[in-house]
Amino acid sequence: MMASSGTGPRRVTIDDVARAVGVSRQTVSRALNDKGEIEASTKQRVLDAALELGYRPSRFARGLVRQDTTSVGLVIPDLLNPFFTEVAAAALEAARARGWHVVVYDTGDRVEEERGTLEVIASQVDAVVGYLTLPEDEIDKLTRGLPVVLIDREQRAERFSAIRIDGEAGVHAAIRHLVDAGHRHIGMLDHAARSEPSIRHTWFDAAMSACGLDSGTVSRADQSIEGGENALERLLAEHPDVTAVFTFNDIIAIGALRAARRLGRQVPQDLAVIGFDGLRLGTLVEPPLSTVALDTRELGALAVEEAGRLLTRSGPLSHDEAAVKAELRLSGSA
Amino acid sequence: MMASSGTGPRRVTIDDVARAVGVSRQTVSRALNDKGEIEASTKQRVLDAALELGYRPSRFARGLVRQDTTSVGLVIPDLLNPFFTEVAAAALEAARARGWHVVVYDTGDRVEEERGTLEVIASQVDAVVGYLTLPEDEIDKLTRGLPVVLIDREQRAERFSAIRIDGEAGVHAAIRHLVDAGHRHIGMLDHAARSEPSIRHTWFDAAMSACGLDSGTVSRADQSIEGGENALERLLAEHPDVTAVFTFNDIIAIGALRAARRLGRQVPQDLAVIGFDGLRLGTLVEPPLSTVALDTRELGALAVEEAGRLLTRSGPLSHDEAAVKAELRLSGSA
DNA sequence: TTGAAAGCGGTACCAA
DNA sequence: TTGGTACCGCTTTCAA
Repeated sequence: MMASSGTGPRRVTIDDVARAVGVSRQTVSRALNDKGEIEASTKQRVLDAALELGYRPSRFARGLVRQDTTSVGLVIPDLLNPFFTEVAAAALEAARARGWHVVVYDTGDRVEEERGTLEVIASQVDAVVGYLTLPEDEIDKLTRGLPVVLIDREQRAERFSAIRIDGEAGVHAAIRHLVDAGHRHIGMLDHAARSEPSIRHTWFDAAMSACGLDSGTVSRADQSIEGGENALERLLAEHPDVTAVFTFNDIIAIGALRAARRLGRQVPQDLAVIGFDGLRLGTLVEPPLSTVALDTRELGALAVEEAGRLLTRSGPLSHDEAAVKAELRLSGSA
Repeated sequence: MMASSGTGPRRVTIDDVARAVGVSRQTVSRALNDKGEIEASTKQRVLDAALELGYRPSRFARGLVRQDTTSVGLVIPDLLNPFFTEVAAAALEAARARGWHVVVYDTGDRVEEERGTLEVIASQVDAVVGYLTLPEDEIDKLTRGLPVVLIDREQRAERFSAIRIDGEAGVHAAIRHLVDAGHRHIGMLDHAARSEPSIRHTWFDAAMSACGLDSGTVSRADQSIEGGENALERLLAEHPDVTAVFTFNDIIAIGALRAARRLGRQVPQDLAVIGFDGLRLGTLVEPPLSTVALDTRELGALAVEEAGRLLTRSGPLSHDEAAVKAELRLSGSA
């Protein structure tokens, strides 16, 4: 006989177990939760019956009554992008330290998926941490008061907490380094996704003029290795005199490295490359990548920390605390 | 004034909102869930009050009554290990397609963390998918009837569903390829974590003898790039005549590539290297890695599929279906 | 040691 | 359009 409402067999409840053993449900509860106040033999009979019947307590019922367990949603555009892999790993680690559960959502770089995720997430988690691209008012509408921590939101976040990446000094140091090495024609591979130039681009421009150079030539790259390859090829085709490039991130930089090799340009002799992020991956390529590096573990940890503060209403991080610094880390490519 | 039981302010319930507006809780529920049967003005008043009071519905209470939403736990040893990154991304994608939520646990390669995770997971998810290292009876004890799908469990899983990696033919093809290229002294870098040789090692031995060669020399490597570097150095120090190596996985192979470069051995001329897994990362290194490749997306998808079958009791995948084939993919390194 | 009853915070079904 | 009531499945008092 099938039971109930279409969604497969009715679930086995604590009452079923109690009935089978001929005890009350409290007794079952005691047995299952290793409370004392129960005779060993009774406990064993309950446990046996529970196993027999395939009983498993409802997490909702349990969660409803003992209000512990907090879980946060982690929303990222693409887990296979090493930057987000590192951030996710860091967030998982920080959450584990607090005994939190992390529900991960990979939106696959699609806005509709981000929207869909936010729509459904409110009923699943106590707070959201994420790299979100939707406008703030839309996020607000979808999350309805759920604590939200934005990661690396370039536009100043007005209504939400955010962990910023402060790479201004790092980028300045990077350009200064290139200039000191004699480079005069420095290009940038910015990322193409957004309509306006990135903040990193702004930092680049400022650093260039601080070094007395005209603003460099810029090519836009998809956030992928192929994107970096294509962008560098375009840049060099139009401006063959460029001898150094700064890139929006390490992924693009690695693409640039590959393109340079293909074009027969030796790095760093013929072309110097400096990335941004400081990914582990950058240490594996040849030559190892010079980059404006940030501590992704700290980034993830801060985001989780801030979520915790919002949850306990213990006051958000200060503007300065809510940022990770990115600093120049020289290696083989520049 | 602080309220109640130490765990911060008492939560705002639907009754609080109802009271504030002067309606019943059902009316509040209707307003919040966009049901019809409510006057627009009433709805607005409710929504305003809810926002005002900072009301957010309890996911437990809601989940308790409408028994939809399934969530699975994904347990992996190390998200930063690219193999698991790919598997996780694949699992997330497959889960998203079904509207499932995925709670991710990174045990950091520590058994105690794996145990702790399993202990707590039963009350959080409807099923577990994971790369688990604990013995089956212990997993059984900790998960107590929760559907469990093991990924790439080398020992034949008796009590649990598992998705296997079938690389026997692929490894055979790899060794055959090396032999055809003239290699006679072929080594293997197996992984060091477990006490017994891996199945991949077994395949290697079988392939070697099928090619009429004595079983190759083996060095054991930690599952990391450094591990691969060290292991290759040891192997070549003891057996300088080795001209080709097969490795437990791509990570170790990439380490081997780096060590070879450092030792002044040209790849593939002086040393041929073939990995296992077919990671995206392998295409980025120089030379690009030849490898016995499997489809990690399929691996993740199958695991989720199997979890779904267990959940709906619709019969597990057959032994053949529950495996992904790994096949030789030649590239620059061999 | 065991059981009865009262919630936990919602939604669904009915009657008003 | 609204409200009353039962109930989802479990744990926590409090009596027995």
